[in-house]
Amino acid sequence: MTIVRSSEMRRELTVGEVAERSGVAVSTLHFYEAKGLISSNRSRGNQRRYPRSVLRRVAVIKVAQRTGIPLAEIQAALTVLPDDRPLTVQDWARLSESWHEQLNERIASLMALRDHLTSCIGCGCLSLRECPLRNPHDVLSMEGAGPRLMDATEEDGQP
Amino acid sequence: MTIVRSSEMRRELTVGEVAERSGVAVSTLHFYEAKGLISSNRSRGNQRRYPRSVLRRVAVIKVAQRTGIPLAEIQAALTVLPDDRPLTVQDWARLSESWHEQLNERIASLMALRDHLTSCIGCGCLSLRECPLRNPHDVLSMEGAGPRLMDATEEDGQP
DNA sequence: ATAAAACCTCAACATTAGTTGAGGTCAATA
DNA sequence: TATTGACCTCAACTAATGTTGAGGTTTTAT
Repeated sequence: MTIVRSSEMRRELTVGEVAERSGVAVSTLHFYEAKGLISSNRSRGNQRRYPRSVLRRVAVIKVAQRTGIPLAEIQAALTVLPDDRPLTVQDWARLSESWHEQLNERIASLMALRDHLTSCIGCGCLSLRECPLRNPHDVLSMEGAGPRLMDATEEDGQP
Repeated sequence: MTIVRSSEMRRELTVGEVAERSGVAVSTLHFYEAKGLISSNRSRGNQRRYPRSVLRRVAVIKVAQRTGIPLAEIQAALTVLPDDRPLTVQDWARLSESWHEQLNERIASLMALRDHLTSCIGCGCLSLRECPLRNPHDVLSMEGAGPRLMDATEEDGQP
């Protein structure tokens, strides 16, 4: 008969513990709770008590934020799932797949921008209507236009 | 002797014209001016009059913003240059090269995140301290660690 | 000359993502 | 038990990036 140490019995974490382990400030955890991203039980004395699964949830939030997804959207994605039960591996798979796609799109658009930037460095055409950098959505339509001379047009001449 | 049309004589643009041509709102141009990103001359009646070169400047601002650079930094970069004279091709080359590098870094970091996401989809390890997604700055240090089993650790067990 | 459209300033508001502080309560330790 | 550190709520503040509106003036077109 071994005595179970109380630190192992305590299944719930205080807000300070969650802050330390997850690396986000206590005030941020309050904030996330107010926004419905996480939730807590309360002790008799009204202090927050978190199941350990909150750590995964916070980790998911942080990853999603790094991909550039706003909190409101993260919240929406998370609350599709019952907010009481811990995230399962399947939940995480679904979320990460969807975010993976968004991330790919962001990367693709930044790469397109970078390529335009590469080809436009020094060309001086930037304020001309034909410049590919001015037409972010014409990623495909620019092929075949060829480089423009830096002729002053009506728009940008500085004679 | 041809008569020069007044629309061609008018070398300066009103704020409304700049807004229309550049695609940013009048209020935004006011805002940019307040922040020192652009400047204007005034008419006798105190209305803004812009040299055509402001269009290039606004275009540069918009490109920089798309790369994720905050206005304050754009402003700093732009005001290194004398703010009265129009941007030259050399100015633009210098700016775009520096932004090109920052853009590359952002892309690289998003790609690293994406790769982690790819390898972690479904693995469920997210809240474990060893998960590569939790260690954004260990992009290199993770090699050799090998995939972790999904054993519950002290941190994340949900027994 | 007059009316409409465009412009002016300045202040307040909006949104996202939090942080800070005041005033008061709870819990763990000496 | 006393005290100290952690916690509570609520409101106000920050910072970035603008937008909206009120009240008044200038420009342009008829």
